[in-house]
Amino acid sequence: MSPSSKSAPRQIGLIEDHQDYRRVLQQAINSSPHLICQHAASSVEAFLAETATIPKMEVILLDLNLPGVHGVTGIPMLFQRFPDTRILVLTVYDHKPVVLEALAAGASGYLLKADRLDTILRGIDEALSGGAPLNSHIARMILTTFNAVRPAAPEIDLTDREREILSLLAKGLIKKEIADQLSVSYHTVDTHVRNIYGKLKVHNLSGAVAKAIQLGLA
Amino acid sequence: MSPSSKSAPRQIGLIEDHQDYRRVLQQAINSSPHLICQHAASSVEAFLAETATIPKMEVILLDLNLPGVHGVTGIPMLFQRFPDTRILVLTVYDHKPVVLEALAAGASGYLLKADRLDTILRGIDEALSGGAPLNSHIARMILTTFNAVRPAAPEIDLTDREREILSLLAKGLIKKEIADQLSVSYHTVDTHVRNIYGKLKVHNLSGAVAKAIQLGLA
DNA sequence: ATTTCCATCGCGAGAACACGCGAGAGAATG
DNA sequence: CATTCTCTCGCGTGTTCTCGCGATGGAAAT
Repeated sequence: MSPSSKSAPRQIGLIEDHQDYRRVLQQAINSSPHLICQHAASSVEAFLAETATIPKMEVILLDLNLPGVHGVTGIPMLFQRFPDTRILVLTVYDHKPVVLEALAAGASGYLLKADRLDTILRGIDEALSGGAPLNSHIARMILTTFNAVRPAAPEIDLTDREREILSLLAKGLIKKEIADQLSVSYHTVDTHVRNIYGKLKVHNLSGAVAKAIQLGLA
Repeated sequence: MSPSSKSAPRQIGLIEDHQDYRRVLQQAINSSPHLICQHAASSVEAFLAETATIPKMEVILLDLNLPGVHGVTGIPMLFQRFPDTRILVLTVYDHKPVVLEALAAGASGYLLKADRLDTILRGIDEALSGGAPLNSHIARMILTTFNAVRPAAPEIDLTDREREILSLLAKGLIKKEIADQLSVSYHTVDTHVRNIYGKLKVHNLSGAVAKAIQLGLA
């Protein structure tokens, strides 16, 4: 985990508006022989200005509650400047929407300020080695929404034909177009759709399509 | 993180077929003052038999590559026996399908045998405190499939009202019902739906609903 | 051999939808 | 003050859907 590198130390960036915490973190990083933090700023804007001539930044620790540009908004900006960097969110926020937004924006990990310093340093190492350090409560949050997406399909057995028609409906085709595409009559498609209604317990196309997608049937 | 409990130690179960590793792990757990591992078996079946009279098991460490019932298959069996337990997968497997299957089955965390012993013990504590310990490479795997599900919404800006109507449509309501529920006229809903069609570039309800769900707008 | 399931096809009536072509009011922006 | 958005409402016409009530033939299962 802790590479006793004889090579050049890895460049770590730090964006955190709380001055004391920033200094402590920077010192902690710099006391790791294989890491170096030369650029620590209190906002995304300041960081980008400060690193205007710096070619490479391996990992960026990013607070979210920042003056000026919010952290989540800053993520794409940082990626534009450092396409290959790995961004680790380090904040006090642990509210689902924020977390998901940040991760969706491309963050490689999510640490909390409540975590111990060595946990954070380990997180940097993990990010450098291709991992995604997540605070375990954040991980749990992701797992639950992850499982919410696939709520263990409640045993709906559609026939192959029904599934096929359903997926064409999900593309926005109308029954007649589906009939043409499958080379069957409108009535046939209609019958299949009725059977689908029965199985999914809905009474119109949009409901069927919605349910099918949410259940992962189409 | 490390509760210096004066209360009874927490019951940890262990299912692992490699005898030496099992013994090492059991000793490690038992050397933690707040944890106790009295039941360690080499298969799911053996574990269930051995704990037939045990009422409670807070955390179960579960290997996947087991004789008899495979670990993933064993997860629901263990839950049936211990509904409130937290199952931590501890294995050498790090292949995506297996990982996702295990987590979808309800595992509360996923550790690798390559992890250090103290990482595993910390994982148990995290699970006890409601977290989901994930090896950082596993976490990364989940994040990537997570982001694959939501492919960075292509900048569709629907209004709040449009989103609201869309989500009602996704529940299978027809326009008239939505009008009633929102206390507006049918025509108003109709207009909103037309605007949605324009923005999503579709021409019927099912297409709109499908696109909305797939884009995570509803 | 009978039953069951699946895919196919047909008609008709009434409901729901798609869309063109309007309009007015209020809020926000410039 | 004009413009732009958003939400609101209205009518008419043609299209599409929903559903009741059928049917046939083939394949698989019992």
